Amino acid sequence: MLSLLDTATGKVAPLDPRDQGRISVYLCGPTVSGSPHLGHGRVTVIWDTLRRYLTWSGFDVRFVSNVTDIEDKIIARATEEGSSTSEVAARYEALWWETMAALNVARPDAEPHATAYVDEMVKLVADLVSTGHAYRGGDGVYFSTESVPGYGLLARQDVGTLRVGARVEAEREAGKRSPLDFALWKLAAPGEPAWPSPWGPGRPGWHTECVVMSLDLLGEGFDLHLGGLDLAFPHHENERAQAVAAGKVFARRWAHNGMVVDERGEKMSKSVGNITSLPDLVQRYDGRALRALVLQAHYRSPMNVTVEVLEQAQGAVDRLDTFARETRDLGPAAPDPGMLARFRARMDADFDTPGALAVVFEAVRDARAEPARAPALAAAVRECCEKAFGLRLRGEQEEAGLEVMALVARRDAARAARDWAAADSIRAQLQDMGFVVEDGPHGTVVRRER
RNA sequence: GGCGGCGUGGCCGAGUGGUUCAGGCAAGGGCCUGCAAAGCCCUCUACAACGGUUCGAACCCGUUCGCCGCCUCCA
Repeated sequence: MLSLLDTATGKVAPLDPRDQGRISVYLCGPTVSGSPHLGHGRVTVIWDTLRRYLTWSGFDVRFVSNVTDIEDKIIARATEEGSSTSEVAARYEALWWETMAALNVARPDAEPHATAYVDEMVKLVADLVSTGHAYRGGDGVYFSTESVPGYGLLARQDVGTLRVGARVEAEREAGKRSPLDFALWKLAAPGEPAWPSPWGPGRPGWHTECVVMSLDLLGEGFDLHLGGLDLAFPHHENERAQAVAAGKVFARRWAHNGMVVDERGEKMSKSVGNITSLPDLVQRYDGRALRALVLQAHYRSPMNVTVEVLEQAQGAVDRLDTFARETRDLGPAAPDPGMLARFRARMDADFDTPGALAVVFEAVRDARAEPARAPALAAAVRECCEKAFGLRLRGEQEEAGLEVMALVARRDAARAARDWAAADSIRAQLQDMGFVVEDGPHGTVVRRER
């Protein structure tokens, strides 16, 4: 069974599913107010990999990830553009899924939208108000963090020390009792999108949607709640607090991935402005290169994404492609059980994808050294890459146009006639056209340079 | 200030007491090849520093230095 570090306890422990054979997962998804950045690339790829690995391991995985389609930044953008929040949200959500597809990140089993859950959120807030866990402030309804025992679990700090670090100005915010309290319901300013509520027209606060949607779609005590490390506190803690206050059993386990950092080692952050566009990157590079890069870093470590490192990752992907090409004609074989076991052992040990990747490369090397084992090892490599890592290997002969095919035929003829000058000049021509040219056992083989 | 994490060779990055080596990328040399490409073989550059424990430490303990995260919107 896969072990992961549980943010709530700080310990690595095996998953212990609520229902045998099934694993329910909730991943905090995007706020669709702008283009996705590299950090989104990492969080989606790494947890998509977890999902694929668990599925491949035989679990029935239910994977839910939300879309926050109403939020202050979306309103700001709509105002700026003179369009509506739904237009802004729809546009960036489309860009989001398009980009995810380029990274081979599978769509979640459910993609709940905040705007579709407003009624349920109002119900939860009303419930929290009635039980004294929430109160009316000047511009909305706030959650009383101090009303929940153990608040601060995911920050691994107690309320007192968190309070010391909190911004003092927050204290003066409209009627908040504690700087740690957060908005459950924001009353609408004139012109802002609004939904009816007992406290007046407004919109839900960000921390409420995930509580309602995860419990609705996965049920109480779901197995795993995932997200970026920066969400552990306060976002996830605030979700947890609401669930606890409402008397619900919330996520049984929490796992958080490390941040993408810039060249200086500083976290990419919208407020710092050092973010790099994910759609741009996906256009310039093979999406698999970023995927490989994410896999080469342990999920909890900070990760740097630079041109140099991306190209190194591309080199690794190329090596796997070459192996897939070499072995495509070996015929079907059962995946090598020893290799699969080593791969799984790495993955199960706190999701050590870099270690698991090393097992894959060792199998590649072994397959070349021992041809008798090649079919089984090749099958295992393919299985691990495609089913667990979500890395599609390109083992097929690429489609080339008629002109290219003609050049290949002419080159083979020249080589057969030992006319090296002609053969070399045709090779140069093909290379200029952007192909890699190799002489295989059956003649010239071309493939498009990445 | 509180809490947490990290510092491994040119780059990325595993490894938690002991052997032959993580792995990938890059570099140099060789084999193969008509020449290449791919592949294979060999080589090179390590464990932040200082102490301690131990027969033995990258790995355990302590100290120091440096970097980062969270405590504020954020994946």
